[in-house]
This record gives sequence, structure tokens and C-alpha cells, in this order.
Amino acid sequence: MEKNFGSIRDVARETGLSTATISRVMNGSENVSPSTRQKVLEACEKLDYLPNPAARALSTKQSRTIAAIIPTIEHSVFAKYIAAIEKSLDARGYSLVLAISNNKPDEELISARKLLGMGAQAFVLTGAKHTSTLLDLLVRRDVPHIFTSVWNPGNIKPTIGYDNSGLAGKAVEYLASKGHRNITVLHGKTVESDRTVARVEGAKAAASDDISLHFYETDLHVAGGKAATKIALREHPENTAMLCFSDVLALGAYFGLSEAGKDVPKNVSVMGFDNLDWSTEIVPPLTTIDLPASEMGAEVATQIMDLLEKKRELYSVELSSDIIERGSVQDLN
Amino acid sequence: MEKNFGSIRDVARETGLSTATISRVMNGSENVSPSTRQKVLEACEKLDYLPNPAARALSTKQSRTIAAIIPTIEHSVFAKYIAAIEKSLDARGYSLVLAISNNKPDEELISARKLLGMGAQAFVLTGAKHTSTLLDLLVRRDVPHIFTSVWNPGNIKPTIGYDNSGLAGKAVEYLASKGHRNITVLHGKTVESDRTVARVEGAKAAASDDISLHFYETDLHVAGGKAATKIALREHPENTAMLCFSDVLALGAYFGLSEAGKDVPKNVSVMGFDNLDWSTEIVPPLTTIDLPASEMGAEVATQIMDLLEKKRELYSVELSSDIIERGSVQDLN
DNA sequence: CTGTTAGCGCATTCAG
DNA sequence: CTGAATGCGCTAACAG
Repeated sequence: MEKNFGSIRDVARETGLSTATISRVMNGSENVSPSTRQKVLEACEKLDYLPNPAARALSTKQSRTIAAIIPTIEHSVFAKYIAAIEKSLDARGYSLVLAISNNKPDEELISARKLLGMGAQAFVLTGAKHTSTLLDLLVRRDVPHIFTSVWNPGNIKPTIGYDNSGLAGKAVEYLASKGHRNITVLHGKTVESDRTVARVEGAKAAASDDISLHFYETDLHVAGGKAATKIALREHPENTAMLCFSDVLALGAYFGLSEAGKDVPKNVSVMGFDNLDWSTEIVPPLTTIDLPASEMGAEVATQIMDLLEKKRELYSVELSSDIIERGSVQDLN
Repeated sequence: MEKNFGSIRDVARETGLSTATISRVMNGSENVSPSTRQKVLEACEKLDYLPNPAARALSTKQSRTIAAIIPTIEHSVFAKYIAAIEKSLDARGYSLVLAISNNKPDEELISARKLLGMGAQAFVLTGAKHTSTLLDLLVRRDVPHIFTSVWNPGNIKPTIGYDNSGLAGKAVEYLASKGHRNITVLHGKTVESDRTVARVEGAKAAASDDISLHFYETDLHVAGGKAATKIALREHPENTAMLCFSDVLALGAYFGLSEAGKDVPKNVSVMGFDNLDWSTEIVPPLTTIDLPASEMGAEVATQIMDLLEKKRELYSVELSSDIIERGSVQDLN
């Protein structure tokens, strides 16, 4: 009903060619003579023609759109990761549509429906734990989906990410190697994140008899980290280190410690998880775990496009992460 | 060519009705008897039917998709703002597609083309300064667009946002009222942002004869703020306050000051811009300017949808912001 | 290498 | 209140 912008037919008319030929050059088909291609391109330019994506999608049954649902946009880990996905998709002519779940299964489901309604051909989900309603929906509609931010070989469906449990274990071992025996562990809500659950379990598994861990669950925000720090300080003044399963929590810990007059790392050591950009700037610089956000995004995007185009099956990939030693952990030895 | 998921025809067949009726039900038309509506809804449920967005868009020439281009996703001001836009759009059945420009005009243009290629019906642009190529493109294709994060009554096209210049001026006046006469001003690249330019100008305009401002341009990151702080400290040790045109820069300033052994606010006062979530947690809590990110998002979304549906013209709106007094500015009086 | 012909799935006249 | 018919803009065989 609205104004009509140049359709493929206008270009056809302008060039005296058929719509099929226009379509061919628009899609980079080989079977077009250089001269006609040239002519078509010029006409497109002149008419300011842009193919109608809806018509194209309708005809090909390919929206070239893939969906990602992340818990939050506020942490730059996700920002980096999403940027990487988008970049890879873009390079091959796909688009990313994003939704935020706020860690709520029902919001995730609603977003998924919406994304499906936008024509998403595949889904990138964060974590491996999702409602069966969502998973069933995707299966029923035959929409490929992959789990990220986790690498879990035991999972039935492919996971692309890192070994949260193992990394948390490594972190505990690292602190232990520095002589810390009493450690406060700050983490987000376990009900909200299977990655948090894995980290907590990994930490527990790594704790030997002579080291005691004290877990504090809080909101995954700076405020949460700060509040939990104060409680931990009161309840376990003997703890010499704080392991934070997110840099954001670590930032809150720094603030809480500062307010309590504790020096990092002299009085209390702090270790993070994520390697956010400010972690190298904070005083003292934060020892943390560098998560391979960009690599993860690239891998995910590539696998999905290969699946869509070449029917190559999705498969699990473990990305490696490392502890970045900086100045926030004191060596007690 | 791919598998076919339930089309409107399947529902029609299942219910023994015509596709027109199914369509009516799906679009909430009044002219359907309750019983048929019920029957159709059940069939949709049973067949797991979801209207094909491409077909719908092709037929109506309405993608119900609107685009927003923001400079970065890494600052939660934008996250809040985008969340608000999305929420409002969602409530009326529209979708948001997002692109990041990284403050680069050419990336913005590329994104815009892509978004157009995805069928975006309207654009939300950040700031009022954009390449004429982009603006021409939008005008030529008759795509409505609005500028945000700025309120500039002198602008030819509508702007929805706050008075960057005025707010910066207020900030300077505020610091002056607290007795600060020598002030370091930290800001991002002026070439990248007209909002930064406006803030710088506003600050200059507000500076009376007896107060001197020293401007430092840096990267809009924590690291940039920290680095600039160190330079400023060296070049203007007499300055008693730092006005940061972004909380992120203020965070860097805290770190830089801390490393230099300066206490906030005892030795140096710090004032921010944005009111990010951690600004209340940091020690001392940051005095900053609360930008109306959510209100802005809601306003933008509403105006655009009203334009699309009711042809109501876009118009400029100034959103008010306030200085939030916390503990990072010392009263020298 | 290029044109012809059919739909893709839906919304929308216009009848009834 | 409901159905039949038409076309949105494009791609994909199929001819030639």
C-alpha cells in the first residue's frame, strides 16, 4: 500500500533485460556476461535499487538471519563475543539478530519466539541449560541451535566454549599455589546460570582438604559484589583471598574492600573471571581469567553458516583460556 | 526448497476455513466470529503454526522492523537506552535491529545499508552529525530517521535527547559553586562525537573569567581516562577538580589518581557524566549527571511507531537530566 | 549466456 | 462474517 521503491522489474525495464538476469547479477552468479553485468550494476546505481529482503527470503526460504540470545548486554564479555559473531556472519552475508534474556527462562522463550517470527534460521544460545519448551520448539521447527559459553563434552547437543568447571578449579589451584588456604568465592545466582553452577562445582572439586572455600551468591553486578564482600569480610575475616566468578563482581569486591579499609592484595587478594578491559587499569591490576570471547563468536558463526550452506554438522569445540597474572594476588609463600 | 513448515494454507485446511479467515485471526481482525477464531487458534496451536514474516512483509510492505545504530555497546548507557527502545517497540509488535558504528562514519553507512537490506522501516541515529551519503540515502528511500542523545533545537531534523552543551555548562557551574577554579576536563575524541563537541563548548561557555579549564581529549575507555589523568596531573597539578564527560573516563581518572597517590575528593574532586550503575558503588561514590537513557528510548520508539502507523510527524523533545550529588566532589568553600 | 514461467506465504480487495 | 482471487518482489527451474 505504501510507496513502491524500485523493484527488480524496474531495473529489468531500464536495462532491457529480464528479471532473471538482474537477479543473477544481484546474486553474483557466474553465468552473466561482463558487459551485461556492468549494465545492470549501473542501472541499479542509477535507480538506487536494493533487493527487497522479504521477497528474497520468501522465495529462497532463507532469511540469512541468525539469532543469538544472551543473558545481558551490560558485560563487555558478551559485547566482544557478539561483535565477533556479527563480524563473521557479515563476511558471508548473514545478519545477526540479538535478544537479551536477563537470565530469565521465560524471557528467553519469548525472545526466541519473536526471533523465530523474524525469520531466524538458527539460534545461538548461552549456556547449555534451557527450558524444554524452548528446545522442543526449536527441534519441532527444525531450527539448528548451539550452546555457547560452555564446553561440556557430556552434553547431548554441541557446545562451543570453555570448560567453566575446569577453569574455576584452576583458579582455586592457582590461589592455593600462592599459599591461600581460606578463600571467599563470589558468584552470581546459580539458578540463573549453568556456567555459574559449573564454576562453583569446579572450585569445590579442586579444593583439597587443607583449603577451605566459602561461597557467596549475589547479583551479578558491581553492587552485588560489593555487598557480598562486606558480608564475607564479617563472616570470614580469616580469608586471605577472594575468587570472583566475574570481573564485575571483582570490581565490587575492590570497592567493598576499599570501604572496609582493606588493601588489595596486601590484606586480601582478589581474582576475577572475564578479563574485562578495565581489569588491567584498576589499581592494583586484576589477576583474572581471560575468556576467549572473540574466538568463540567466530567459531559459532562459522559452524552455523557451514551447517546452513554445506550441511556440515555442528560439533563441540573447547576453547582454551588462561589465567592472566597481574597484581591482585599476593604470594603468601 | 527447504522443508516446508505449516503455512497459512495448512491451518485453513485443518479448520476447513479459507486462508483469508486465518489471516484475519492472525491479525486480530474484528470481523471474525468468536467460535471460528477459537477454532483457528486451536489449529494454529496444534500445527505449531507461525506466520512467515517474509511473506507477511512482502504482502504488507511493512517489515515492522526498525533500526538503531549506536556508537558502541560497551557502555551501559546505550544498553539501557536500547533496552528501552526495544521494550516499547515490542509492546506494539515491532522489532529492533541493532548495529554498532564504533563512531566511524563509514561503518555507520555500511551498517545502515545492511539494515536497509534487512528491511528496516525507520532509523534511530545517535547524535545529529552524520555523513550526507547516509542522510541522502535515507531521504532518497524515504526512510524516516531521528537523531538521539542530543537535543538541538537548531537542528533541521528532529532530535530527541538532552542538552549536552547546557549540561556540561551546569557541571562547570556546579564545580565552580563548590569553589573549584582550576578544572581538568576529560573528554572523548571530538571528531568522533558531536555530543562531545557540544559538551566541550558548553563547558567553555560556562567558564567565567576567574575559572580556568584544561581540556584533555582521549579514548573513551577506562584506559584513556587513566592515561589522560596522569598527563593532566603532571601538566596542571594546581587543578582541584576533574570533569569527565563520561563515567567510564571518570573510572579511569579514579585509577589514575589512585596510582598517583591522590585521594578523591580530598586532593582532587571528580565528576562524571552518565550515571552508570557502578557509580554509586565506587569509593567515594561518584557525583555525576544522570542521563535519561530509558526515557529517551521510550520516546524515540513511540514517535517512530506513531509516525509509521498514524503518520504523526516526528518532533524534537528535550529530556531533562540532573546532577546527582554524591561524594566525589569536595566543597572548597 | 539469457528469457519465460511458476510459485514462495500471506494480506487484501471484492463478492456474497 | 467468510471465501475466491490477485499480487507483493524475487529466485529457480527450464528452455533456448
